[in-house]
Amino acid sequence: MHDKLREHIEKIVPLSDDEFAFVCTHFTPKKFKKHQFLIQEGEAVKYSYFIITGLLKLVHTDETGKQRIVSFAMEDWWESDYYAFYTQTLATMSLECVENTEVLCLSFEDYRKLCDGLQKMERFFLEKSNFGFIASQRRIISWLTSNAKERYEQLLKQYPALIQRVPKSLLASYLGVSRETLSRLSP
Amino acid sequence: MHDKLREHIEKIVPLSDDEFAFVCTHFTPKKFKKHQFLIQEGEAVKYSYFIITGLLKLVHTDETGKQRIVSFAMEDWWESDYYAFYTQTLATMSLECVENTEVLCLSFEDYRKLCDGLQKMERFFLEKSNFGFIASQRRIISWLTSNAKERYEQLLKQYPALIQRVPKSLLASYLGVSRETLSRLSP
DNA sequence: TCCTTAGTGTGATAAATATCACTTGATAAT
DNA sequence: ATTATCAAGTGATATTTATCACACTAAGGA
Repeated sequence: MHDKLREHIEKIVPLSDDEFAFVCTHFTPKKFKKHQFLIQEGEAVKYSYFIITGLLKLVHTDETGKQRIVSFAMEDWWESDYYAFYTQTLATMSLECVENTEVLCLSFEDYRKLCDGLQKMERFFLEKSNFGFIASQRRIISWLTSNAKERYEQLLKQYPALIQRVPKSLLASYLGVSRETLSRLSP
Repeated sequence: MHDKLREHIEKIVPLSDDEFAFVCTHFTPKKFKKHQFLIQEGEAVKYSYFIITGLLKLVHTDETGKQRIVSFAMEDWWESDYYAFYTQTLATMSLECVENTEVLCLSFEDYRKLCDGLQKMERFFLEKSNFGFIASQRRIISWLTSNAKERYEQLLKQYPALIQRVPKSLLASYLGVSRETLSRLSP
C-alpha cells in the first residue's frame, strides 16, 4: 500500500530504503466507503490525505446551503482543507467520498516532523505546493477567459478519466454552472 | 532596501545576521517605471520578484488578443510567471508595472541555491507557496459561490488599498467582468 | 494652449446562464 | 415485482452579463 507513496515521492526526490522506512512511520492507512466524510465542516482537520485508490470531493457550502465542488481528488493526489490543516483551525469545507477510497493519513505534527527530519521531504512538499498553486492559477485563467462550454471542454481534455466516474451534476458544480446548463452544452 | 526582505522573511522564520547576509547575496535590486515589462510573453523567465514598492499586474492574453489580469502584486508580495519560472520554459503571461516599482530579483539558480544552502529558506518558500495556494483556492470559491457584485464587494473588503491605486477597468478584468458591468455595480 | 488619450458612466440590445417545472430511464431497496 | 431515488434531459421564462455606441471629464504631451 505504501509502494504507491514511494513511487509518488520518487518522481520528485529519490529515497533510500532507510529514508523511505522513516517516511512511512509518519503515515497511517485508512479506508472509507462511498458517502463517508474524511473532513466535516466545523470540525478539526487532523490530516492531510494521500489517496491510494478512490475518489474524493472537497465541498464548500455557502450560507444558503448551496454546495459547490472546490476540487476532486483521485489516485496519487493529496487533499485536505489546507487552510484549516496548516493553521490548525476548524474546517470550512468538507471532504467526502465519491467512491470507496483508501488513503494514507498524515497528521500536522507528523508533517512537520517529516519536513524537519528529512530535508528531501520538505523539498518534495515545496514542489507539490508550487505545482498545486500553478494548477489553481490555471483554473482561474480558465474562468477568466472561457465560457461554460469551453471550460467543460477543457475539463474533458485535462481529466478524461474523471468524466466516467463522476455524475454530471457534480461536474457542473465544479465548473460553476447549473446542471441544466451543463446538460445543454454537450452537442 | 533589503530590510523589507528581512522583515518579510522573519515573519515566518527567524534569521541570524550571518544568515541574512547569505540570503542577500542571492538577490539583485532593480527599478522599473510604469508601463515597463518585467516579463514578456514568449520570452524566458529569469526571475521571481519580491516587490519593495510599487504595483504590478500579471496578464494573460488569449488567442483573440483579449487581456485578463491574473493577479496584482504589491509591496511585500512575490510575483512571477511561476510555471515558466519553475520549469524554466518560456513565459505564457506578462508581468507589467502599474506604478513605478522597485523589486529584488531572484534567479531560478539562486532560488535553488538558497533553498539548498539554508533549510530555513526552503521552509519559508514552502509556507509562502502553501498560503499562495490557499489564496488561489479562495478566489476559486469566490467565483463558484458569488456573482459579479458580490465578488467586487469581497475584493473591496480584502484589498481596500488596491481600489485606490488601480483603474476600475483593470479591477473588472481581474474580476472577470466587463468594465461596463463593473461600472453599474457600485450603487 | 490645444489636442490626444485614458478612465469612466450609461442607454439599448443581444447573448449567456439560472431557475422552475416536468419527464424519462436506470438503479437500488424493500 | 414494486416503489423510491438518482441522474439526466428539456421547455419556458427570468436574470445576469456582454457588447456596441456614445458622451463626458481629467490629465499629459506637443
